[in-house]
Amino acid sequence: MSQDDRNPVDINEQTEQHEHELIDTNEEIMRRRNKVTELRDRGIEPFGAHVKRTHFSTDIIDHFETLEDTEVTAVGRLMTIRGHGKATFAHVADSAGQIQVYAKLDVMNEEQYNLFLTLDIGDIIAVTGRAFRTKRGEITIEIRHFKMQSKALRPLPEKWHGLKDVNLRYRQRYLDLIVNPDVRKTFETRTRIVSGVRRFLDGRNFIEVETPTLGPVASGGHARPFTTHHNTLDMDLYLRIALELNLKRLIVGGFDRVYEIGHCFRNEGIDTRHNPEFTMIEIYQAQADYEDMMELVESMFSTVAQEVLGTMVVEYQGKTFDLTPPWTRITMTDAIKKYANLDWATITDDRSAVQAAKALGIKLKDEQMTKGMVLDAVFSELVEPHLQGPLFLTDYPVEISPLAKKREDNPELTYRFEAFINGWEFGNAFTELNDPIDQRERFEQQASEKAQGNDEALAYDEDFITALEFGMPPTGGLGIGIDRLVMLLTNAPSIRDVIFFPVMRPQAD
RNA sequence: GCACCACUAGCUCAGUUGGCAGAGCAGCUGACUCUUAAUCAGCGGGUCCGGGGUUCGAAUCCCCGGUGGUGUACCA
Repeated sequence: MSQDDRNPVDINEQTEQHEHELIDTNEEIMRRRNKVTELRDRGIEPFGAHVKRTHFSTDIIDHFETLEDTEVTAVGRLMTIRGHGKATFAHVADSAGQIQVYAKLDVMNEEQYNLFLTLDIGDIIAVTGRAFRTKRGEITIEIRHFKMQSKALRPLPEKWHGLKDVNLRYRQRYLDLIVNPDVRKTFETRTRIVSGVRRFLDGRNFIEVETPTLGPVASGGHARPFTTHHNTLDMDLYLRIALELNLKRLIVGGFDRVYEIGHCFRNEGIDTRHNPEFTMIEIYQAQADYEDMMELVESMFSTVAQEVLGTMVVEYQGKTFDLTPPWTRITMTDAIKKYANLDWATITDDRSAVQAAKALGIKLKDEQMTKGMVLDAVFSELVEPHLQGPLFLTDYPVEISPLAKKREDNPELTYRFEAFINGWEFGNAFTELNDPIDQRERFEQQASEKAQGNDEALAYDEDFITALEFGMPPTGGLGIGIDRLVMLLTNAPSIRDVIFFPVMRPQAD
């Protein structure tokens, strides 16, 4: 990014564009605006004060036996109106659900009834009246009086088909939430999943921490970062791509069990499983290793699924995944033997690895790849599609695992696993590398890869090595993509369905 | 990045071979005091995503662009 690209002038231009307040000449909107003026002329405030709510809609319905014929006050948005001359039915929706209301001229005074007739779908009102059951059996509030809380100046999307246009659903999520009740449920479930994860970890004596989103180095993962600039310090900063290194600094500092749930940012492609800004959880436990992390993953996933869904057997897009522990464990080399029919033990050097991959019909980016990189390529091509899971794939090559400890029995491999469900990577964990000399060599190896054009090689973080030089206890570490976990447990086909405001291009006018 | 698909009233969608721009819901007027996708009668509402081209004539065919979706590539 050049200096000019972040010149404040750009920001001003953008602001100027937003100042062109759209003057909407739509008839319906004009009509509703006029009503605001008319209401005020009559001494009625269309954007009124709050009113003491006695019950949510569903409370009245669920506890009707005790509430029948008592006076209740419900508050919500008018979703439907059915007028019958001197009586009118409507439905009022609140965050819990909706309830029918009945406006009747005999019961209200004439001024109130006429005011009720001026209401539009979308208006927010507070209604007070007697709870009763209609002849058709629906629990209803017979309105004694009501108050305007917010006039809706724009019409809601259609009541029956809802809002389907995904472009509008993502850009105007509030409308999606108003008219598509399942969307609200999905996001409520998201919250329950995240709080379930917190409860699970808190129960194991982990403490939640917060570390910076902005930093001078974006390391701890393999991804291109977003850059930004601090004006006063006149320095470039990066948005974090992972939580890893800061959390391990905390382990060095003496915290035994920490986790952080927060946004990470990766300047990469967008598809049904990737949003540039996404939610990660990373968990670090001193005096633990990757086997402990496997136990933690299967226990956490199954516990949260049980809590949120009431079962450990998850249906996702027509497929079934049983999260009940223990999950299958298979080493990477065993998986390759099984699915690619390749005995990795016979591969002795980088050259023979490249040849073996070619023989299997794998396209390689270049001929200079190391044995470990080839292993990963073969794996992605031939093995990953088979990993329906849930399972743990273990013992990754050291070249592609620069933060993981080498295996004592085979220093080409590491104590690392990834968790797979539905062929997706759900978690990545290691026995953390705590040897600062080895860590420095790994960073240097990554730096030389970066110099050769791999712009996703791990960024060198000198300060992290300094931290390790003070000594980090043996530690197990784990990262999980929260959005994907939410997708799995809410049966959402796209990550955009579990993120309130996914990244979108600005709408062209 | 590439390929394919979509874009028509506030919303959901039709639109035949290139021949006057349509429906349902929402809205407006009227009727109706237990309806619930209320009903009945009537009415209004359009930059057919934008620009260019072909044609007597384009929502429709062609080209360029925009936004979105899906797939693919990338994401060690």
